[in-house]
Amino acid sequence: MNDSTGPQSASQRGLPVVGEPRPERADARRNRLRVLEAADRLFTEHGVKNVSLDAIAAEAGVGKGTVFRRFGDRAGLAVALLDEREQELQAKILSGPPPLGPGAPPLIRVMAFLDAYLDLLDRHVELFMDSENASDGARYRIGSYHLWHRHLSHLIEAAHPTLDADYTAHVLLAPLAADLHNALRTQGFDLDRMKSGLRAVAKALLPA
Amino acid sequence: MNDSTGPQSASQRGLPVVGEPRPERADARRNRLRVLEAADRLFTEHGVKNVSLDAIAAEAGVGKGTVFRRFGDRAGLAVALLDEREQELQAKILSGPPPLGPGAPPLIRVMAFLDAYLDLLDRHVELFMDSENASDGARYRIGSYHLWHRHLSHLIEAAHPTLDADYTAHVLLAPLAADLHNALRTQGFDLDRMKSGLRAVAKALLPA
DNA sequence: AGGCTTAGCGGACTACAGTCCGTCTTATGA
DNA sequence: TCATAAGACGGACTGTAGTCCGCTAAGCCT
Repeated sequence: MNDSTGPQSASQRGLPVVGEPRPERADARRNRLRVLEAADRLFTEHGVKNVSLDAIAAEAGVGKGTVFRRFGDRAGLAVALLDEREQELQAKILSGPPPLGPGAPPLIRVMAFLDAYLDLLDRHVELFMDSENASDGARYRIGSYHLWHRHLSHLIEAAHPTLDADYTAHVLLAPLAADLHNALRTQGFDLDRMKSGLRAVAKALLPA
Repeated sequence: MNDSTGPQSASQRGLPVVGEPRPERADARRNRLRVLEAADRLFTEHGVKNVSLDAIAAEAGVGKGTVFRRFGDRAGLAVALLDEREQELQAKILSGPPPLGPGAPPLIRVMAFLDAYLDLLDRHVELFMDSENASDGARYRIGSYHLWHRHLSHLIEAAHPTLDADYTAHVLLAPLAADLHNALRTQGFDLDRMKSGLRAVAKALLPA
């Protein structure tokens, strides 16, 4: 199970030590893993939105306060569960083979990213909805959004320097909102249609 | 104050009678107006998200159940309050002068719409956030979203028949999500930047 | 006017998110 | 090994959204 949320020694990771807050306490780690495991189990069993945090705490055998101190809120828990999957995509983007990774022309990389993100989103819509909508503006606060944004922003900048890359990256990410995806799926749109629709937008926006 | 939410006789409006369910009862109308007025007052006074529905019910001098029966949920109440302002824009689009209304070329109308919507959104972000985020997928269920979508969809179809107009219209509406707007404003983006950013996207997407 | 049907009313009730703080555990260093 | 402080634990508590249903009033029909 995912282990990436807790503090981790910077020196363990071979990085220069700066503040080095303090290693995660054993009980903290144990409970964090228990909660994640319980959440994962209950979510797949009953559907994300039919599971209360009380239930997760109970299933994990910890108190409610523990869940909240660790994850902040519902969104935080969902983010933690998505983390693993998102990191996979992040890794492919940063250092994988083209077209997702470096090496392909910007437009191609943009389209590859949109495709890959849509796949991920489609596989985990419920969790994404939780992570994005559980609190106001949650989507735009989480680290991964910033990462996707930076990625697109750089590619846009490279492909078309006169565009406002920063804003345009937000525009390209907007149609990837979990809520919209879910609504469209419910209306019968299929994934391929969205993929080609978005690719068309990207093509119109950026020169090859 | 806004009066458009309650049932209204079709024959009163000069339309052919179809189902004609029954006129709104006097007490129902009275309470509906009271609630809207109370909500408006409390929202401007304390900020939208600092006002509970209990407080609104109390201020209006009605029971909580009344508020919910009438408006469904928090989002429904926000929608009712926005209705008046949105209808103004809707009217301008359907039958006002160009470039917002009919007569101008599609791309010009699309850009005019995006500008006008951003103005509206910016003036009422809080209320929009409430109406879009209070319940899952609320934004895509309300009538006005469908209207904006149809409008853009027709214009896109007219300007660029080989695009998937339906999907692309959703893509153009996505960056107008209240949540995103709020997040960007908080980050220091100003309205004009968003306007020109979106216009650039529209221009790239549609031939003049 | 008076009865009767239909719809609206409203507040007690449930369930859930998120907070708070006294208690207990872990890690440390003497 | 043990005292101590930093920090985690957890459950009682608060505030809010949304539901339910017995009660009441409006409108209709005679």
